[in-house]
Amino acid sequence: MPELPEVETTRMGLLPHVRGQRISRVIVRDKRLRWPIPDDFSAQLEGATVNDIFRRGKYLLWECVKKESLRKQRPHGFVLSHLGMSGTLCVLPASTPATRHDHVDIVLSNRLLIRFNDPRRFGAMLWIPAQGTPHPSHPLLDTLGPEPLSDAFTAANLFKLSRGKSSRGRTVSVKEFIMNGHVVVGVGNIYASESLFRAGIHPIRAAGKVSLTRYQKLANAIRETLSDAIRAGGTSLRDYVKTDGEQGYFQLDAAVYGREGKACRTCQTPIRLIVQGARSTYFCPHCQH
DNA sequence: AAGGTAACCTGACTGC
DNA sequence: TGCAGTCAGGTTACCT
Repeated sequence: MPELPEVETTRMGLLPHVRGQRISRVIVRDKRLRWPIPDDFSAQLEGATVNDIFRRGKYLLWECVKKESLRKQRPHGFVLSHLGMSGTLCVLPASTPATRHDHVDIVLSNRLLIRFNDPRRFGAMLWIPAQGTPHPSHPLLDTLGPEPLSDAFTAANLFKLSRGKSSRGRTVSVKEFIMNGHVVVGVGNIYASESLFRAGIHPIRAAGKVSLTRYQKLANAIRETLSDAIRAGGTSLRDYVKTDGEQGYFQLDAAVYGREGKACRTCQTPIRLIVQGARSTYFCPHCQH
């Protein structure tokens, strides 16, 4: 399910229940996720306190401290979590019985637990020991592109990347280009279609043939699409305890995604569905060029 | 460097 | 009702 807005909504939902709480116990029922949960995962976490949760792309980083790490004035380490295609993290009373696909419980001192459920097991739950640096370094994080909602994400940067090394520019479609996490993080299959519609750009167009002016529109469209979705998801946070974290998603009012054959909200032309890189793309053949 | 493809999984839905 | 086939919101690894 989760693209950047869903991950951010999850982060904001977890934070008030988790911040400052001590982890009393960690239960790993199935370590077979995208990568195996490390054997020392529980041992590293138990007795630690969660200071904060940060988001980088679709990853969440849980900053954990322990007494001995505080003496060295640095965190003990970070939980690196990813929801994959079907993962959820939810807040539950610690006594809640586990059901199918409940792979990990993080039990807190406030009698709540954070439960990771993931039917397809494409998600991840890893441990990054603190290094000397303030921010954690990890192969999965180090090569990521800029955050779309930060100043580091600019049209000039998109344009430059799209031209690549060869003189004709990159031939990959602009839709697949913006879904590449090394170009910009957090734009998944739904928001890629939605952003291109908002920018009036045809999804098949080669990334290397999109002008700087149109990348300006696209960068703005991505920012607006993601911010709107976060705002919509945020409205469901009040009831985050006991929820599955999916409420925000269902509030999404898509302009094109999932609307094949339905009238474009701008021009009434039927929305079209094509396949790019084995993923569905929805667009309006009249509004997007 | 950049492009194409396979791989990791389960569940829901469609059509016969 | 059952079974085969298809699709699903992500990402890395590997081979040209």
